[in-house]
Amino acid sequence: VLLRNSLIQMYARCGSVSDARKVFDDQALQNNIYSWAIMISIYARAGDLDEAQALFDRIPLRSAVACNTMLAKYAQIGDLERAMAIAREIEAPNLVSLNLVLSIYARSGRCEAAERLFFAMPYWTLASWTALITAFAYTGQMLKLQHFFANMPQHDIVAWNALLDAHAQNANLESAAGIFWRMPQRNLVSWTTMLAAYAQAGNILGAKALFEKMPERDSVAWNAMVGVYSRCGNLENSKRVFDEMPEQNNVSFNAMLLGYTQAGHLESASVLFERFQYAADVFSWTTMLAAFAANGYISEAKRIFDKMPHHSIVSWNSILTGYSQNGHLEHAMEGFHVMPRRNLVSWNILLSAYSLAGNVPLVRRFFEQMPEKS
RNA sequence: CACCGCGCUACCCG
Repeated sequence: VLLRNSLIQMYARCGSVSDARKVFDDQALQNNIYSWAIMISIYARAGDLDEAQALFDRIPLRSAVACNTMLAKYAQIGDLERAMAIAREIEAPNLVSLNLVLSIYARSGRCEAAERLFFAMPYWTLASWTALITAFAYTGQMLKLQHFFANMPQHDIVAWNALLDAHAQNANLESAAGIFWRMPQRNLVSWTTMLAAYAQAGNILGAKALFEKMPERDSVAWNAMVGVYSRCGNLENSKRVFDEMPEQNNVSFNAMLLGYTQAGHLESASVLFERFQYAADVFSWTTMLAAFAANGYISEAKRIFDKMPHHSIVSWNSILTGYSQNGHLEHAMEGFHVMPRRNLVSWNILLSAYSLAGNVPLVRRFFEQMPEKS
């Protein structure tokens, strides 16, 4: 079985998932829990979530590792509901399972839950600490974050990067730069995080200077640079960077699409979008939706919204914004109640819808109902 | 022999 499992992995590493599967299917009764976990992980890595799920559904014994693999994959694509559903069903969660749940809490801004889980864990790895720190970063609790960072047993580069990102996201460019230049080592992630810090602060020249200083660049870095120009509507530079990058992917395409919409070229954006619709993801759809909504084309926005294959909370928020800014308070309210879940942005949008409608008592009452206030 | 933590693109305010 050992040999068999190594063979499965070897085929996968050489890029042949189907050969790996052949070994797995041949005398299938010989497969042990490792074989199943390995095969599921291969499909998950290859992005074939359906096949991974199909195997997971007929696994003879649901090991924690197999569950973790599915859980991690769903968390990675942002389906936190399904990830949590799997987490709840793990019979004997291991430390990795707990770390995964911790990072789900972090990514949904559930700090109290994260902290409670952290202290209930039998022991901690660096991943546990970093996941918790990320939770505090998400909600801007910098003091707590500093405290936990200071108390972790070691600071590896991932922990430093998480600290750097926390400062970047909380719009503190000076302190981010301070951390960046005094951290013990920097890798590609550190550089891109710092680039995002400049972008977040709207410091385009700083972003450009840092980008040129980078010792190496991957597509994440290039895409970030396209995004910097796109967000401020500098279409020429977006295009230039996009053409210069060694290879473009979906994210590059979405960043470029944003360049067109932000420059006010809705027609060109539509043409581009139609031509590459087969490759469009929820980001591309929402970019178009938000562009129409922001420019007062509310029925076109609604058409996009109805047509898109999957609605994220951001796409819901975008259509709410369209209604709110075009005087359709009723529609905004309806959407707000119908959407599967709401975040702080959703509440802010509705709050401003009430303000625009000039209904002061309602604004006041709604404000008081808000679960959190920034 | 399998699983986990940090960076890029879309929504409000900044």
